[in-house]
Amino acid sequence: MSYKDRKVINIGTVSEITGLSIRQIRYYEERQLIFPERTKGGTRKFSFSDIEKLMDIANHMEDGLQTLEIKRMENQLKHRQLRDQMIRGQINAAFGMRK
Amino acid sequence: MSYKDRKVINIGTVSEITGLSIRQIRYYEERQLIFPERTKGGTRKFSFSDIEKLMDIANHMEDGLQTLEIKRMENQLKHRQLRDQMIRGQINAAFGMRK
DNA sequence: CGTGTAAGGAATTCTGACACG
DNA sequence: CGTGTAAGGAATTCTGACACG
Repeated sequence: MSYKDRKVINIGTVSEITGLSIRQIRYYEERQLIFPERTKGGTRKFSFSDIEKLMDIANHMEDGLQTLEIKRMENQLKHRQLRDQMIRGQINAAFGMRK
Repeated sequence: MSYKDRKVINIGTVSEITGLSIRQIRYYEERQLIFPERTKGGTRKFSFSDIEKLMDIANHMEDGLQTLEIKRMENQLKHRQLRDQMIRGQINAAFGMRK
């Protein structure tokens, strides 16, 4: 959609901005915490969203969390949001008569 | 300031997005129409703003303008905006008593 | 003037592996 | 488990120059 989500940044630049090592960034991709795109040549391309997510991951790692735990937390958050959204939908269907 | 102005994109990616050749992009830099940053290693880094400017330049080039003419137009626009802003400032100083 | 291209070299990134813990 | 590193190779980028027009 916006600039924030366009995958255009090389791993070296991401490393500089986040302060994470290239090795760390690659590892978090391996653990499926981030999903960069690739050029035809195979070099990774990240978005600003990815960078924000990496900063988040870095914080969690500092707290002593494992990559798998971080992933679980994300999924839980996602599920909770989805559930709340559906509940709101039900409420609207039952009572929401305003245009 | 925002994502739009952070210089983080490699020339190859800029070329892909804009449809311009790498040669063309380097030339427009040489003519001082764009101002990418450099890494310590010397590779160019562009922002989304640079990309937008390049699309603009490409349109002007299609119209048969020379790089120098494009640069002049930009300067004229900048000067006009500055002038208008100063005029508005004068008006406010003379009549603007609202907080 | 604006752009393509071949040339040679340097910076950047990639993967798979070993190490340590 | 998470991360550093040396290894070898491939993709990316850089500059200065010649060409064409």
